[in-house]
Amino acid sequence: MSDADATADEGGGDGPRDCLPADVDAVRDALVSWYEDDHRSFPWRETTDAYEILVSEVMSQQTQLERVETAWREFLDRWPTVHDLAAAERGDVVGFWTGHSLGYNNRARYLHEAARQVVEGAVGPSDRPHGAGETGGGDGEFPEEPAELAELMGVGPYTANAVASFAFNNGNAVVDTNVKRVLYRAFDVPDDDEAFAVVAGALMPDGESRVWNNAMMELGGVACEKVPSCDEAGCPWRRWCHAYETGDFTAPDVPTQPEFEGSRRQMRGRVVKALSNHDELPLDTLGPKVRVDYTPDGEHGREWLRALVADLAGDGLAELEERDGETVARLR
DNA sequence: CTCCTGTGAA
DNA sequence: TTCACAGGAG
Repeated sequence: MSDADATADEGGGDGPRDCLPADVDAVRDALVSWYEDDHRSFPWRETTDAYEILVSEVMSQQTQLERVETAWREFLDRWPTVHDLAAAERGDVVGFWTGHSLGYNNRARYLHEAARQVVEGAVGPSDRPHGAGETGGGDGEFPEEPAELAELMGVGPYTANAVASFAFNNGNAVVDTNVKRVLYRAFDVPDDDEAFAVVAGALMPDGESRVWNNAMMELGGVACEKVPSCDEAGCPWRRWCHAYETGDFTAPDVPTQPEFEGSRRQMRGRVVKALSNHDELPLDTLGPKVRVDYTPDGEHGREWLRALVADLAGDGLAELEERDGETVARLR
């Protein structure tokens, strides 16, 4: 159970680390520069207050960021500090939650309970080591270690790392579904939680969790979404990205394909919509915008797409052109 | 591991 | 009306 088992690796000898690009530093710099150059601004990116960060994270788990913004401001307006929240009536907190359509009102209960834990000093290293008296103890200070934050009700690994990172610049690499998608596409990391954790951790520059986790989430949010926008978003990882190279933008979390999905009519609509935003697109660039499970050589791949666009061309809506060995599509 | 939650999209 | 979502609890 020591580190000796590191040598007793699996027979193949290729671990998740083999997914890492050779020039990790260049990869890191590219992402951080891209993020710092321009990113969405959210009010919780302007604070390092752990309580405020925690509230934003809990709200973000279930609600689109746009609506979270309003709710977050009003929540903090009503309960500005962790002490205020701890002293609140549970019913008021839950009432606020439902009143703002924040979903899962259990999360409101958890948040309220977490506030009490902090105020009572029920978490952290100074988990009342000396008999500090029953009434004192907690000073309302949040612990700064992810493992201690995770003791808070409603705070799991994800939220713990997010708070540790954004409040204290003291987190590990955040691994959520967006990060998984990015790593899966960019570095061909296998769809395996352990692999994601290892690669995410190895990529993150030491002691830079705040900017790094912000940048990774930004990347997944505005460039490497389910339907990717590599060029539109100026993705900083295009030169290393496995998916960008192969045109296979499948993601670990997208195999769901409801009945109404996949109809030819819907696919035609997507082609037209995608093309209307561009003068022209190579088939392999158009593909992922039409089907998230597009792979050039897959069942719904390049030839499938070529036929689809050819149909549109037959209807006088689009046209195909061969150029330098690749096919581009455009509207007519 | 299974289950759960409220919302919005299909 | 069903169901995906996305974390966390138990």
